[in-house]
Amino acid sequence: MNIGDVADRTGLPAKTIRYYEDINLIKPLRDSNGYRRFREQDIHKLSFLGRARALGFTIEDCRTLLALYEDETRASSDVKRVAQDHLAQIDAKIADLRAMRDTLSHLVKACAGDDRPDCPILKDLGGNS
Amino acid sequence: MNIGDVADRTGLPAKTIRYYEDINLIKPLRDSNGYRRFREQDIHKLSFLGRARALGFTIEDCRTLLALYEDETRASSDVKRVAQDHLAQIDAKIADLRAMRDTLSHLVKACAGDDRPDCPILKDLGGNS
DNA sequence: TTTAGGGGTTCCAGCCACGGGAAGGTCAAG
DNA sequence: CTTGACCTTCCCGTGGCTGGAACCCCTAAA
Repeated sequence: MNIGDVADRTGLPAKTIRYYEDINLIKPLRDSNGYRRFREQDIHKLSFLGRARALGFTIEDCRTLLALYEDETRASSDVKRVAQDHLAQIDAKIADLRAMRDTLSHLVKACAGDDRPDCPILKDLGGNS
Repeated sequence: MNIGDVADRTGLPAKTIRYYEDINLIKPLRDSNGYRRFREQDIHKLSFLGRARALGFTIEDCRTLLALYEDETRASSDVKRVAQDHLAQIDAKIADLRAMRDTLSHLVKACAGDDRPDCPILKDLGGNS
């Protein structure tokens, strides 16, 4: 299967697939004309990567997870640790964003949003609390 | 005031301050020895930028906000629009992260985390739902 | 047979908002 | 006079791609 079909099947852009080969996440074969030839296992790995990325795992996490996936003798605790660490990072990000949103939504509510120059948002940013 | 003192006063790294000059957000003066000389207005702008960045505004948003801040004849609606757009982006990000977290926390809970290889996290990533 | 088109390939640059580090100039204290 | 803490510019790297140029390959139609 060529890269375009793989892109269609996995939902990943061809550019991304080439990038994943570049950084050694997948190793498709090559036809005599230089085209990449993808086996089912390559496509399966790419789908795995697509789902892992959709859950927000970094590429390096994906590399680790893929290695664990391929290792029949892994311990599930190793997988769980990676997932838990990532979960903690997500929670931290959510907390950061919520703090921003809270501050920001207060300011937005306090702003008249008319044609007058007076604006509590700018006042706050300017240090006038 | 030199860049180190400004960094101390604003909490921004010197590197960041130089970068902000590079992209024309601030225009400090120069001493005869080539050192940047910061006036109170520069420091004030930098504090403004620090607060805006802390609220997650992009640099381009900051540029816009700073221009509005300096323009006495602005309409508060212009400021509010920028803030509201940003708020919407934050909400979208939070929603994305929450979806990830929900999926991920289910998987983490379902994973035994012991020394056996069986793992629902990998099963899910592998497409076995 | 040529031509058009839709694949594929490589490589290089750019995104965002800086951070690290090299190589060198400047200044105040001891 | 030396030391060490500043300051300067410059260039590279980050993550995870994306866009585009310049080129090759393959098939079908005129």
